[in-house]
Amino acid sequence: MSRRYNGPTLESVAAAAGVSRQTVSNVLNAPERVAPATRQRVEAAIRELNYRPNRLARSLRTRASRLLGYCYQPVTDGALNPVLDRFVHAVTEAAAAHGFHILLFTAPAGAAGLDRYAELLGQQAVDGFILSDTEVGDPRHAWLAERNVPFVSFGRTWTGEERGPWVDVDGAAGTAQAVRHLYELGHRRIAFLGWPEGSGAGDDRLAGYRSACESFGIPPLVARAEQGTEPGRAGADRLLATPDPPTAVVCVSDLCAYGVLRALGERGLRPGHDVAVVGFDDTPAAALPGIELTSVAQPVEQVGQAVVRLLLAQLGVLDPPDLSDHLLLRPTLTVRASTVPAGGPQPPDPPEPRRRHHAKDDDLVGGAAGHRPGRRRLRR
Amino acid sequence: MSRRYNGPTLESVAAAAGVSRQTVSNVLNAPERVAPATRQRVEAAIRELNYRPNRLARSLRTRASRLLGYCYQPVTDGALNPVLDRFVHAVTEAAAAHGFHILLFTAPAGAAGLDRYAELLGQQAVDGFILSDTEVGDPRHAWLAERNVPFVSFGRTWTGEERGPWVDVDGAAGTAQAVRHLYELGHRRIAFLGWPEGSGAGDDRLAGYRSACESFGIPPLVARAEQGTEPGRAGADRLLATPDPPTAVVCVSDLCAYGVLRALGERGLRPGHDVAVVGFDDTPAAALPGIELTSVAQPVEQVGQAVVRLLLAQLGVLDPPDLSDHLLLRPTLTVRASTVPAGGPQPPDPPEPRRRHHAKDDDLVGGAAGHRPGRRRLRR
DNA sequence: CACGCTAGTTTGAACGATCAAATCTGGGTA
DNA sequence: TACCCAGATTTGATCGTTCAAACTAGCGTG
Repeated sequence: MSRRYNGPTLESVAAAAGVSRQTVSNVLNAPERVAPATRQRVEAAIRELNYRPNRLARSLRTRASRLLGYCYQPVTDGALNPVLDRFVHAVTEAAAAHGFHILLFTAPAGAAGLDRYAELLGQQAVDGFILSDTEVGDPRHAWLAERNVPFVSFGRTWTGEERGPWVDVDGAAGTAQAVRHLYELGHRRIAFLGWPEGSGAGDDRLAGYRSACESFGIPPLVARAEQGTEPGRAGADRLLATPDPPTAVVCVSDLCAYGVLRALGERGLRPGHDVAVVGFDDTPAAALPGIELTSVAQPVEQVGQAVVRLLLAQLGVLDPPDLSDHLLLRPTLTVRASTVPAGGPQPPDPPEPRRRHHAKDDDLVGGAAGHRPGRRRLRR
Repeated sequence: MSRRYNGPTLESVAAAAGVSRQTVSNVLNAPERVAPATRQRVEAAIRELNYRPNRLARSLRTRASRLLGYCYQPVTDGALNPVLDRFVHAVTEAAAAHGFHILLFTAPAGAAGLDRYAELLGQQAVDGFILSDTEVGDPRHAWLAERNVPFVSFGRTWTGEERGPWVDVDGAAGTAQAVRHLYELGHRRIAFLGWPEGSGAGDDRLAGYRSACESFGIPPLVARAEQGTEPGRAGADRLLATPDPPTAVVCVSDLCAYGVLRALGERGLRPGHDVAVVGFDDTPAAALPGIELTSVAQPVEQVGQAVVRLLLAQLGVLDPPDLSDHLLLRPTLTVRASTVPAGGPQPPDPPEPRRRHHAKDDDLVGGAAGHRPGRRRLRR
């Protein structure tokens, strides 16, 4: 439609300042090479004309677009992932601090989506990628690593040796912290409601639960359910139907935990009073009145910053940080009424408070409601 | 670090096919100009070499980056806006369908952020902008319009004459629909809990409520509260403390509505049974067990598609749609237990079901809890 | 047979920056 | 005076594409 106004170029700034193209370029990219007097004259001209270097021309010449690709996976079960949305915000801000922007694109999950990565790469549209939604054995990591494409992953691939740098949240530490919190409140019968075996993050969170149980000398009790409130509710039902039901449930996700809250409500049990519940992710809904779910909060903003830092280091923009190319951040526990109801903590098992279970006897119950993995490899 | 592999160029494809640069370019951009036999030869070479045109070079020459700028406003009150997150997803997908990508950036709200827009524009980093988080009298619209910068806004500026094209959701129709839903359930005492006067969307939703009340001949009752569950709870308290308390509350947002649910709980009133509640936005938490909030759902995906369509039409990429440059989409009502509890609809006011109020007498009650605007301009 | 026309193709210039090498300018030294 | 050197600045080439104009056949027409 309307022809856009054609902005000033290096050449026009140079003319205005009475110097050559390259001197203006130097003022911008290597000021120390320019004599102070000249520099001031050029800077005045730049301000005068309100000059902004053309990103495209610069990128074409230097082969660096100053854009970082991030893929929006298609929305899975209608529900967005609030953790990832916060992540994108964090990444955008962190990148902006160094003059980088985020380029959003879409691609199908798994190997089918690799073509979109190849396309952006071939077009020189991005300098590198930020990955999330990492799957076990995610094909993207190996594919990118083989091609020497700079990238950083939020989440591990859980395949023995990781390809490329990653930042992740220590899920095992999170669930362990949840167990400790419940133990200190007096709970001795603490269950875990997890995902089916095979998801990296889910198995990690389970492992943290197990090792915490072991270190406190209490018996593990594990049920498994698919992600979602309805499966979570059903899983809680199975746990509550055991002969010696738990006084507390640690959940692999908030969504699961909401299902557990539902199950408690149906049985007339009050969260925090009768059965304590802990979720994972600290989603916005966890803080709502009527829910008030204690939950493990991922330091998403820190993850975003770290991801950008590692990626820019690869691109040579930042000095390589003297930390390694992977980073495991500790989550924190946000305590709410689902474990500590208003009016102070309630001791579990009112008839026999702080009753001591004998761990050895109960140790096998955990397998009842799900697969029992033969050997569980613990996090290093 | 590692020098990236230097991909094929137009020139190398041309050499492989035995034609000139420009012919290859024509095959890609204007195939009808090329003889069929030549075209096939060139296409084979392109596949052979896995050639992808360099986006930067193309953009530099054509002055079109095929990127659309979208600004992530800094997170306000810690809570993300789930509606906007869905919007970004929708926009990303819609843009991808036409070979466009989204460039994310950050800027402070209001006039302070204009500099970031100017920067991206001067750098030729984007072809246009997608605006959201529109404020009343948003300075961005006029600023961009004056400079002939292509943009489309999700949301109006509510300043009499709108500058530039926009897509929005008909909030008034949404609240009117909520009132109709409640009226048909038998409610005759329906209150509205809104934001303080002065927010475009809030006033719009209130106007829809008012006109629906008028058309059904029931008296309006309005309270106002800031956004958030706690203010919502307090607002509900004020409404429930009136001499003739409402049997239903339409809320300007889900967050407000969660506060209302809280207030009901504190008084031992059951949502849907004793007092019906309707929210606005249909946030993920609305569907959770234990909440089950009836809510006005914005057709965010449609908004995103429309925004992209209007923007690409401005850029000359799409034929200008034969619709005007603004579009008002109707929201839909998602009915849940907060108005229709399990076990079928409950008539309100059990002692005197379907009691008829006299609208004229009560009309002034609404002003009690908030500003009473002298003249309310209705949507055209 | 010269001419014009059209379809198909090629050539040179340009987009706006950076890189690499060349040039200019003084000042110190033999 | 001639020479060198370092600092400051300029020049020419280049990144990979598209635009605009020029060229080349091939063919029908007067």
